[in-house]
Amino acid sequence: METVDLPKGWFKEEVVRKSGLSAGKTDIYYYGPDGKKYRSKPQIARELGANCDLTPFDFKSGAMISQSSVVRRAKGKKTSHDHAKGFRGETGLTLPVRQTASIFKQPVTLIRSHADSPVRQDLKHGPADSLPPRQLFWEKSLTDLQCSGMNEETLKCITLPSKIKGIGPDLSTENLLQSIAAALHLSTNPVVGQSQSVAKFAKNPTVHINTSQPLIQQVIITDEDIRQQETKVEGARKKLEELLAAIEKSGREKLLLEDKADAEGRDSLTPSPSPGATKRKADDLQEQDLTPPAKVEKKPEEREDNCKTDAEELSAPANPELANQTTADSSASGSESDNGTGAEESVEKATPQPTDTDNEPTKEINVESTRKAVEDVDEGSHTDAVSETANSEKDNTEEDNPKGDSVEGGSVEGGSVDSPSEGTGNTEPTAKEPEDMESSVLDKSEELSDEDVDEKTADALLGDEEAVAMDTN
Amino acid sequence: METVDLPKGWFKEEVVRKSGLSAGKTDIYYYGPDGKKYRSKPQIARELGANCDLTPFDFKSGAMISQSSVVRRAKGKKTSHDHAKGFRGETGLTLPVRQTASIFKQPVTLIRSHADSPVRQDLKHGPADSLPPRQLFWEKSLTDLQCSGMNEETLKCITLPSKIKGIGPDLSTENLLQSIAAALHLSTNPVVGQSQSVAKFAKNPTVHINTSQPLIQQVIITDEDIRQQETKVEGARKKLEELLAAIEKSGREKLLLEDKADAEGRDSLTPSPSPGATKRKADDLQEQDLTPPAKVEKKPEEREDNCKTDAEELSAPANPELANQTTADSSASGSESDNGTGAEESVEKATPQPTDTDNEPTKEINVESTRKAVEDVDEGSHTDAVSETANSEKDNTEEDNPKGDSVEGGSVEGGSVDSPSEGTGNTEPTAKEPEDMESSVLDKSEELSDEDVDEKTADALLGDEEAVAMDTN
DNA sequence: ACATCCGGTGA
DNA sequence: TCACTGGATGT
Repeated sequence: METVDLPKGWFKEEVVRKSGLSAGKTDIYYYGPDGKKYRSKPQIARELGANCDLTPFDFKSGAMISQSSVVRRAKGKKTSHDHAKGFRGETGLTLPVRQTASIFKQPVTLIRSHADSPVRQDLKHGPADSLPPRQLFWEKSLTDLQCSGMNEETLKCITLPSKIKGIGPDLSTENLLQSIAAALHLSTNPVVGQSQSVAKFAKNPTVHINTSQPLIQQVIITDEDIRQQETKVEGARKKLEELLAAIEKSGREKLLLEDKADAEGRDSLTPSPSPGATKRKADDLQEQDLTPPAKVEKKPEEREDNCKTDAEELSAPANPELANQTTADSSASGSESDNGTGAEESVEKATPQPTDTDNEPTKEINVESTRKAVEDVDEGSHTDAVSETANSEKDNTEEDNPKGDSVEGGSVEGGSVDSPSEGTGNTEPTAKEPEDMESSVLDKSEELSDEDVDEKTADALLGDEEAVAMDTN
Repeated sequence: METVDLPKGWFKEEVVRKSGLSAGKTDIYYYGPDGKKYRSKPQIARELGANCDLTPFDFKSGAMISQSSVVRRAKGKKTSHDHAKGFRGETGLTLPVRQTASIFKQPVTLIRSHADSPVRQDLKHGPADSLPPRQLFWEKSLTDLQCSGMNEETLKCITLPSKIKGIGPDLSTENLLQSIAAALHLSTNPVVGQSQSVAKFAKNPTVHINTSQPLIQQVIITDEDIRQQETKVEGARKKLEELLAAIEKSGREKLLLEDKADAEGRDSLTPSPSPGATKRKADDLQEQDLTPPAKVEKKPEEREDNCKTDAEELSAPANPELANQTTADSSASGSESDNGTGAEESVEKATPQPTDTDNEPTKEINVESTRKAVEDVDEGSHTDAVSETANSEKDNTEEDNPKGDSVEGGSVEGGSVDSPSEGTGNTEPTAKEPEDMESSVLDKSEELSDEDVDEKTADALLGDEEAVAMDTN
């Protein structure tokens, strides 16, 4: 019962065994906000889902133990895969594991109240970030990291919008994503890319690199970019809506069969006409591996509201994509579900306006858009599984995002792969102020539910959709 | 479950781990006579208490490992005291630690089913004992050993009867005792002393020494010796009886006070008149440090039977004394208490007849006489504490002899010290057969209860008693 | 050697 | 069902 530094609603109990061979031994239990009792660290980790690395959590004391020891323990494991499992460490060479939506949720953004050491602080870089110095191009060390699904299968790399271009030697798309993701995690400052001109940078990267920025050319997102993105989302929704309607007719007999098999506890969520079928299909779609290019026409239109809930999420993959961490309050805000206006809200939030439901320090690259909308609409049944199968035993009442949200190599949903080649040197020396940058938005799109998939049907539906690469040049 | 050489009631279990990373590993458990499970050596040591040094015990095999490694570990300790902690080993240079009354109790007599090695067997000595060869006069290495009580106080050395005389260079009484004790422990053969004449021995000890015998002249105990000893016991009892009677009168007012303080659970044992007082005094007496010489007149008399129970034990110290190990079954036989005829029995058993309640191979020097008698009379309340105090919280229902029984320097109860000087060369070449030797008895006397002591009173009682040195020459 | 985890057991 | 241990595995 000690008052340890536990998340709200959690408490710890110590029980001394009073008889038997093990009398005198003390057992430790934790109780979650729901009153559930946890008897061991692995148990907590299990119920929490795979998202959350409890390595630094000391079960006995209830505290997070110092990082250094974690790093020390980490050695002696097997593959490079281990990079991803490490906890945010002193070297910064291990990537953070998702901490949100967990019992021990912590804001994902690294916040350092003081420099690691007053001595070797900022030896060569500006005081923009107070991160410890790292090897130049250290991001290269992340090269062999890959994200994988629950079944160990390797997930495909996300596609970067053409606007985002690498800068530096031999950068793969994966590397770029890793670099960006790392920057988003490790820095509290705006992530804008290298502001030096490509030419200058190329001449002497070692000198001109800004180590607090990822290895991408400076990204400037205009209002036009945002409008375009919104348009894409709307278009995708429209498309989806139509497709769902089609499915509702053509696939009814089949669906009736399937519904019989797993229609438990999912009835109260769908206000749209012929709820069962529509809902069912939406779920199926989300399960799709979206690798086949999906191009969304840029034709903003009004849309009916009969295709909400999980369907909202599907629209996301058509957006420019970027891996990110959700903020700590994502699950909290997700609980305020209102079915009626959810769809419109999602569009609202995709706009450049700072999201005020988010307590996180506003990032230069805002990644909360459609995700939040989706959560608001129907929090009870979505999870950002990408190419996952078989998880339908029960409703997902918990945030359970095995990887989509995490930075372990970047969230991956399919789309056409634009190699950053057509880039014309974007050489404006735009050292914009953060206020300006707030209008820059990189939508994140990774929300998918994890219902059973009828892959055939889903493939058919998505076949005619295509990803639209933003083209702001 | 292998049949290791474990004490009775103990067994060992080997369990192979059948899953997990450590699958295939075998865990070893021990089970005590009570069924308790022990999972590690430290655990056993802990539950066993400080009495027992398990250093040489190999948990994995269940055997006692060779001393060499023990010796290696032992360095870095403090004093020569460490000798006493060693376990019976190959060198024989370390004394056995008390093994009785412990989980690992084993018959103290060393029984070797085979020679240590078929090669270096019996290089210079007869096959009498199959003990490994030792340095001549190795017993001298035991010189600095001392027995001490629970409170670390050094205990006085026992007094040897004049009949037992040292043989060899510079032997102190302590040394003689150690030598005798070691012989009793290490040999399965009769312990009779050096059969060579003193003169011959002195001329060339190295040649004439019999290494399987202690460094004492041959001891022959005749029927007359035994009769005399019996007489002494009787006399001492008579004396004690009278004294107790006197105390009962003179000390009544004081005793009443004391009885109030600690008269719990001890009422059922005393059939004599005015039980409380008599009993109380008997206990007090046993606690005495008997160092002041107690001479018992050799006047056999009939005695009344009103002074039994613990009082029996008191008579013992007047007997010729010799340290010994109790055998493993001492506690078992001790439980058959019969109050009525106990006193007479004790006398019976002091006679040369072999004690058949004892499963031990009969020793040349029988040391079970009065001890057993005393146990038969009242087993529930005696312990061989010598100069111990404050242990009156509860009845002693367990055999718990921290030192009296052990050979760690020999059991010590006071008495006059006869230096072995008057010895007239006992030159009979008596290579007696074991059957003959069975009539030789050295009474052991070490049973004392550990009740609180009123030393003043006890001193007064014993002041006029004197030890009678046997004089058989 | 001991800490930790978790299935089994009994109230 | 759940508190409590025993026993087994991990470190």
